[in-house]
Amino acid sequence: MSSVKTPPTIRTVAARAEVSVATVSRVVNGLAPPHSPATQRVREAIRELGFRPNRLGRGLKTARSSTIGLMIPSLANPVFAGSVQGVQAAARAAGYGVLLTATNYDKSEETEAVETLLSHNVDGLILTVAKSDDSELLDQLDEREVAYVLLYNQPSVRHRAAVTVDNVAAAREVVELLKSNGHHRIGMVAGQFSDSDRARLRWLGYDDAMLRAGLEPDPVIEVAFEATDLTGQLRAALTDSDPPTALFCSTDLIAVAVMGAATRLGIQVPRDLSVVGFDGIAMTAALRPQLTTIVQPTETMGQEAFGLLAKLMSGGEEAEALRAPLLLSHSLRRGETVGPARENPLTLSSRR
Amino acid sequence: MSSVKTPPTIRTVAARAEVSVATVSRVVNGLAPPHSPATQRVREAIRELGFRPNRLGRGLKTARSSTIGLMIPSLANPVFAGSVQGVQAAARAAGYGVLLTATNYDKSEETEAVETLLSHNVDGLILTVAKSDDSELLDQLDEREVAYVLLYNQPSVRHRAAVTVDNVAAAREVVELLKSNGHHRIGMVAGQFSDSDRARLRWLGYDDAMLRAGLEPDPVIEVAFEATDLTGQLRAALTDSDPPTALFCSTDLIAVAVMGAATRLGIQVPRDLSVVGFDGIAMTAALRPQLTTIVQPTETMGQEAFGLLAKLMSGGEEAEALRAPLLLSHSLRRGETVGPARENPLTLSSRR
DNA sequence: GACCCGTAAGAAAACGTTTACGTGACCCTT
DNA sequence: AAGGGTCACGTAAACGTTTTCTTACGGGTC
Repeated sequence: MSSVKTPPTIRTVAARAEVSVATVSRVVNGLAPPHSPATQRVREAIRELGFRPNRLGRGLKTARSSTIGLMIPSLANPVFAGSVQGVQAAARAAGYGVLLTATNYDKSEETEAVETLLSHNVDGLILTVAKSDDSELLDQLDEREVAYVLLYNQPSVRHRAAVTVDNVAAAREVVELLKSNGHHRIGMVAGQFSDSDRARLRWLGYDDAMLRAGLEPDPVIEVAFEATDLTGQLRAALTDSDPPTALFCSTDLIAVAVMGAATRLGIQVPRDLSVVGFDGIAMTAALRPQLTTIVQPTETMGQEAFGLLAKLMSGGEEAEALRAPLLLSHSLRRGETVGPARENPLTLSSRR
Repeated sequence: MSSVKTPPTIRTVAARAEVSVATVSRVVNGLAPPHSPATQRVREAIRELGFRPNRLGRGLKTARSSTIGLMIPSLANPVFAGSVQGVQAAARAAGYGVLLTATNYDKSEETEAVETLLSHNVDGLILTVAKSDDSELLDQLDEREVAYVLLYNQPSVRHRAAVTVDNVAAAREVVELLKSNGHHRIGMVAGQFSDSDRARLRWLGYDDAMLRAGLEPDPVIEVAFEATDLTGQLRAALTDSDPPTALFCSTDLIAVAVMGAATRLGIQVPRDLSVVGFDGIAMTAALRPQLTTIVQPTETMGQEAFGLLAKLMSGGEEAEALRAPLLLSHSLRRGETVGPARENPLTLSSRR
């Protein structure tokens, strides 16, 4: 009954089944004749010994680790947690492991984090980066021929695989919604553009829709993603002589913070101020008032991202065709944070 | 100019620096004389080639992968996401990668998930399991001498490393709080005991505190963790002739669902019903009314878990002393969901 | 009955590292 | 000046697989 320190190797199995290691390998990989006596004995030996092939050995030989790397800005945002869930589920189903890392919205950590993932010999990457256009990091990956799929990023260049929603169109819808509720002074609160190209695209949609509607866009209020108390940053804008009657937030988390700040400033949502978010994280449906927001199919996005990556990793042929942004459809959840615009005597006259 | 398909190996470096592979290895691992000419040349070659040691090769030889496995019930619950964040951060700082997997509260998936993680040759595990006492899975890990640390689980046996809070004491505090607000009829809504020993411990604390206070505990209402609409399950209990004036929920997520159900049943929180949660997930502070709850130091718990695991993985000596539950301190967030008990004419008379 | 072919299984090399062991070179001691 | 000790570095085996190349065997065909 000595301690079973070392797990059985393919050699142990071979010895027990009285065959060569090659045969064992073939049985394990399903390349052996299914009913030959040797195969039977190997199967039995594997069962008896509880043998599991060592992925390091295999990986060393085959140069693949059945592991992918997943990099997101932060798990504190449920929208990313949701996509991780999706990626993880799809990966597991396909026999892949997922190596997770977070950058905490720090652009400078991205390169190092990816490098770390690569040093673990991942077969591919799923990334959410700050900027997906002219990114040195991504250029490098392209050059090194590393398989990767962007998630949430929406690159404008056409040769990058990505899974996201149409951020610009979604933002336009938000503006339409607010306008149809009688809002003219519509402001936008967004995460730092430098840390998120999504935020920028959503602003682009906002800006575009405003102009088309003949409304004057407000200068965007950029806030930190982790910020939880925005009272200070919003006081000026909201206590103006002619404050916005609606705020479009680039993120649900920001929308929640905005609502908190509004409360603290004595501003009622939606009576005095309408608020719209973006992401559709589950718990914002439990808020009172329930948040009106753009819902992304987070978990599905994660699954799709893995699916795409899987194709990219295996098929080298038609892979080129896959390197393009894949836009999944979003939806608008009509909550209770959008109300009719408050009358404003100055609406169409001089501003600021 | 030809495509750089294959990354440089230790041999490439050795050739370039005109030394043996052993020397390169020593330089990489800091075992070479720091200023010898050979070392210098190796350093230069590494830099020029962008060499990164292949972890598979290294892992195969050293039998360690600098990777740990992390298994949690679900990322949809921010409390787990928070701990993942903590684990990940600590692991990265220590040069470890984190392989993540979720069980979706499915006990039967646990074994398979752990097996998958182990097949990836992780050096250790951080686990949140359904039951941490008499668990076959954990017994097996013990026997195989796999290093692991439990997270959120609070085993009663003393030889298992774990990081958690004192669930029983925390639950007692909740009952005290409610009692001091005049509540006598205090019910409990919990996740399935079979899927969570924490839920069971919290109930234990509740039950104990109720009895000590001379109050009659209600039969617990067990609900599914993923349940989002509890209206049906709560209707009977809340529309009773003598309904509870307060509900202690084993989880913040459940508390949110309970509040939603209450609203739908026309019951106002906290006027008609006080609600207390457990976990302290950030967004419940943004709810109106703000949730009263027990706050766990989620991220710290993750970090501590990794720290413990690191010790377990390296030191074989004093490791025994580490195999015990580590209780971090929780706190009570007094939100707005607890109010004075509603007068109830039947309070002390016959029930049901 | 000779030949060829297909199939099953073994032998051995290779993947990229680490490390025990060996071999000089150099310096210090006496 | 000879011996011994230290140090820098090289040689080669080993880790657990996969896979190419052989070899052996059992039929089928003419």
